[in-house]
Amino acid sequence: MSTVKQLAESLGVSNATISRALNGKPGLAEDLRSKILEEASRLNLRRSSAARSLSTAQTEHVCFAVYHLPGPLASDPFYSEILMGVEQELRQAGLHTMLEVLGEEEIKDPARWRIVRDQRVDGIILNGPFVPASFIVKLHTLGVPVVLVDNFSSHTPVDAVVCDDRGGARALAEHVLKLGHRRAVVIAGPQDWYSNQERCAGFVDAFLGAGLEPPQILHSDATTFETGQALMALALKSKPTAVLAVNDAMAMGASFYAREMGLGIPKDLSITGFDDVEMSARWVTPLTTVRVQKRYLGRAAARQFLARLADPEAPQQRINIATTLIERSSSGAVPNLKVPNLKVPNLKAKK
Amino acid sequence: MSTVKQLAESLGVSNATISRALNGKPGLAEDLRSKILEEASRLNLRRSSAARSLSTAQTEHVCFAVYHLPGPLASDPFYSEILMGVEQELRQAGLHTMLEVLGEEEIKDPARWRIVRDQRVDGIILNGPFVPASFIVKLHTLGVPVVLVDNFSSHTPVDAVVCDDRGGARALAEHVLKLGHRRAVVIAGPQDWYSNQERCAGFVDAFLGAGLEPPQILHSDATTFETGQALMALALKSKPTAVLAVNDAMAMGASFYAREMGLGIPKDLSITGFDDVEMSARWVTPLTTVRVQKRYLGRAAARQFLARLADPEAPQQRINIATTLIERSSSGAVPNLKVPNLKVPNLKAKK
DNA sequence: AAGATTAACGCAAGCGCATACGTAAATATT
DNA sequence: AATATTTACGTATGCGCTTGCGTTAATCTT
Repeated sequence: MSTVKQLAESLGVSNATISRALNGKPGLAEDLRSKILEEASRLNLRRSSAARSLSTAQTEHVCFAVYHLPGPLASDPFYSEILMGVEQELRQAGLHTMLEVLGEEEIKDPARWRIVRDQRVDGIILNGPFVPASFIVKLHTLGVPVVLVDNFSSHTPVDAVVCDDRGGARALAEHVLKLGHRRAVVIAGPQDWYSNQERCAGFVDAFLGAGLEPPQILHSDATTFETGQALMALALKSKPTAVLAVNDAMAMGASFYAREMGLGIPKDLSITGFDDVEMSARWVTPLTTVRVQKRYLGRAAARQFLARLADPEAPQQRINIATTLIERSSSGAVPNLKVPNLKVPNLKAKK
Repeated sequence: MSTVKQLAESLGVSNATISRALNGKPGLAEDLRSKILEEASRLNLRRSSAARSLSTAQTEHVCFAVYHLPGPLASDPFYSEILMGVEQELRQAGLHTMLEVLGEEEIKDPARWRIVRDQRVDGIILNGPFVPASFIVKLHTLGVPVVLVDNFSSHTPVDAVVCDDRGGARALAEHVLKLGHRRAVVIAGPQDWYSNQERCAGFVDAFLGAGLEPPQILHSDATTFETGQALMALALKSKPTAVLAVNDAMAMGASFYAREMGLGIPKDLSITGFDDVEMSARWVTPLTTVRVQKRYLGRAAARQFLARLADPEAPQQRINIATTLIERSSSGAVPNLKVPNLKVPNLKAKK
């Protein structure tokens, strides 16, 4: 209810002193400080963050932004878990999280992005696989601190926090190879999506490392349950003994389709996912997958952001969070595959 | 890069004029206005929201806050969908969304809540079933505009946006009754949780409306997959032909347990959920449930918030969003139930 | 004990906008 | 044509806090 000025009058000191007391600045007696703090809470002091920001040129707000292609987003548990991690860590540091869902408009030019134009935030934590590199570069040019989460581009001069997609994928593929599989198909998402690339690369790593031909890779323009189903239909043409999906949603779709085709998992076919979303363990055939600590990804991003704020001149950093292989029952020893008559849904997959 | 003052100098007008032009205020020639707007975008004008807020006493920020009991939160797709709706609607109105995850500290006293003390937001959209009424009342007393989403308490003087839990539950129960079921058990969450209460009440409505005894209700302290499993174990003791879960997560848990016990669904037992989360349709036995338009719930909350802001004196409002029955294959005509030997997990359920 | 240093505070100038009020020109009124 | 009204803009103050600088009193030198 009361302002700093009122507090000052009530105590007979100047508002400069109040400010110093409240902000833990030196230059006043400790007993006075504690008296001020006491009175502040007694009078229910409410300061104006706006005035403070105007003076200090710091908003204490940081933006968590997601850019997604048109279509459902929140259904993606990935981003929302990262968000929680970000919020948790920022809160702990005394900062506040602003959420922005980027649309087609703002992605064109960061200078037109309201949050940037209005200087509403001290910086941005950027998520979403499809953010154009040019956008990030411009943002950086504008002098806005940025850190990327779950995305990375070497063409971009900003910090990034990613998980070890490649290593995880490699471990997963090695697990599958160890089970005796040789004919494997990878069902993947868009090729320009960072983590998608890395995961595919990890799969390839494993095969090459074992002295084998790299697996066939089917790309699609999404990584949903539905595309998982559709790509599975295509994948079966190659009569694989294992299908490596690039994430759990696709793996579930693939598994769903396979079961409908009368295939037993893992008896006739092994299927693996990636991410370890909550449902993976509860799926009809619990998914062998790679755990990505999404919340921790967010926390790490927030911490990196704070570090960047503290030292704007530090060299660009790329932080890699480990992933772990989770073996469940959707993968098993190589079977004798019998491919039934397939009704393949119409889908244009790009090799 | 440039400020309002610079723009003013560049054009040889006063900054008052600039301000008027930018804010669409009357009192200047239209051609001048457009010239200013043009120059503004040419010079890449960046205004200070802090200065603006200080002058107007409006932050253009609104807080979306969730209060959750200790434990995993983001796994709850409910709240994150609401959040998306809120963001979408607020963005459209030119406002920005701040995310706050309330912890034990801030819930004690809203006056100590940083976001409130610092006047960082114009108001709060509050989600989470466990927010104490006293907290809301104090918030209201402090003069902070508040609207509740997916929660309501008649002891509270603030606006609320809820979905038609009771009507949806009633429709669902009537559907089950129509299938011939008479011995039904409701598995539910905490009794002090609004939507939980309403849904139970809706179930009871249907039974009473059909001239039947109300169904047995088993309460628990959570509404997760795991509690669904546990309560199902208890429920089976009553040899029900139908189990009505208070949400989809519990229904899936229940279904999981029942299948493990060798029960066919819906052959031996019908199970229903509530919410229609994404997985419901893809569950082994696709769930009969009630669709709650979570995103729309969020949008409605944001709209109500805007209305409240526009007219602080308007009487308290309670907005009810319709729900719709979704019939899938987890419910079927009443079977001949055969109860196998049960291994009941240890769980203390409160009647 | 006199000067030098430090500590504890007040003073006042901003920070970058919005806006009430004032003024001059343009338009309307009779 | 003289006055009243409106329009179009500039002037200047204030929003509530932070902070550099100044002042006084307290502590430290030698």
